[in-house]
Amino acid sequence: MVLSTKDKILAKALILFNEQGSDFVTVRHIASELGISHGNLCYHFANTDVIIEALYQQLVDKLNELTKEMTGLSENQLTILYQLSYRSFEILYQYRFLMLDFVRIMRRIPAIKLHFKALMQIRQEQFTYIIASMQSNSFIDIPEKNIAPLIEQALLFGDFWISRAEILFDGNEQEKIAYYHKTFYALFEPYLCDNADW
Amino acid sequence: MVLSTKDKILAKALILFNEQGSDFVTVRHIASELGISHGNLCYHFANTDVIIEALYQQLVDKLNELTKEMTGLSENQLTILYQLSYRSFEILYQYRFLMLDFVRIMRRIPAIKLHFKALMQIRQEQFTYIIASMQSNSFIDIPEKNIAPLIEQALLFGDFWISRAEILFDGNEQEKIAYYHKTFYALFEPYLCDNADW
DNA sequence: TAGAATTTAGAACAAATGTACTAAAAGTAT
DNA sequence: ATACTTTTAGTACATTTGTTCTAAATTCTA
Repeated sequence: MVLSTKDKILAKALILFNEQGSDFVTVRHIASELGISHGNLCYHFANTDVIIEALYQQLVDKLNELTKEMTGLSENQLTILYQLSYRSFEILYQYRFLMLDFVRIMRRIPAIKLHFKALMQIRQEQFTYIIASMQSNSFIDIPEKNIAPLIEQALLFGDFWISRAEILFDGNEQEKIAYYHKTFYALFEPYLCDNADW
Repeated sequence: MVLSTKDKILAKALILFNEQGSDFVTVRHIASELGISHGNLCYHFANTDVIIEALYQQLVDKLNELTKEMTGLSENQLTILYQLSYRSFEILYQYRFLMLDFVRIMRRIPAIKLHFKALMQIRQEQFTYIIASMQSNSFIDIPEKNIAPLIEQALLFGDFWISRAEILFDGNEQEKIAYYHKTFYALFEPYLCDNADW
């Protein structure tokens, strides 16, 4: 399978962004790594911000696809929550520079900031729905006043575990994801009912 | 009270960093805002990294002072945990650019990264101690296996609530701090005992 | 195959930045 | 008052970067 120049640029940019951060990496670096001229690169993507937007879109598409796939499953909601979050963690890690440079990117690229705010709104509603649904199935038992904080905690953790791991975690990628996902899931554990078997 | 040039530089740099992020702000910007030459500024601080290190040191000093002050109190540990975290949140917010540009700064300035890793180690031990202490006083009741995840969650939240707030929270500074601190404190609520009166 | 569209390489330019240097000004100590 | 140190302003230079432009090469299409 042969990648188009556009795709090659995106793939290489993702690697460099993840390794070095979204600043430090310029159109010239990416072009140089690919062995093409930066003039050519700028023909496809005017600047690094455009590349970042394209990669962000890739991430969103992958997450949407995952959500669609998982909601079709017939497993119980607890299992779905577990697997959905695990696979989300894996996908997020692929695009980790977006999380590592979170604020900087949002400040620089208003389009991404707007989209992200909307995305968070949706995710919050999804969480609310899943929790209500688990509540009614007696998988979990959460006092009403604890629901909103729990969702906030979960969303925040989901966005920033990668940043913390980048500085503090010693271990390979798989261990990293597994460890932080386990810690993430532990947010819900105090509320699990006994009949939440899985 | 007249500030020395050094202190004026640090104060202005803090403002600019918080507003615009630690990149975008250069020695020339800071000098220009202060109405001094950048040559003069570089006489005091060779470059922005040195300024960032100095501000980081200010933050650490303030947090240490707070810790010392609070451990001298005779209140119960739950109250201390509450107040210590609240005032830590306030101090962190003063130096929020350090958290907003967390990964970037750690990557750029190895000295800060090393120090921060050591600091996290200490904070983890402090948390462990406080929790064990509250446990023995029957303020809280946490299953052994939930302690480590809870501490990890608390430390992660403490570091990154500012980043999340920067993008998503609409409201003034005091509301922001109060909201996120409340959410932070909610991490402990599932484990509070009834006799944890306050 | 001829012509058109797309893709590519490379040069050129302006702006910004870190860094170093010089010399003047201000302050301090003897 | 004189010599010395610290502080300040301003200049200069090399590098990097984003951006634009030109022309050649390649691919596509009819």
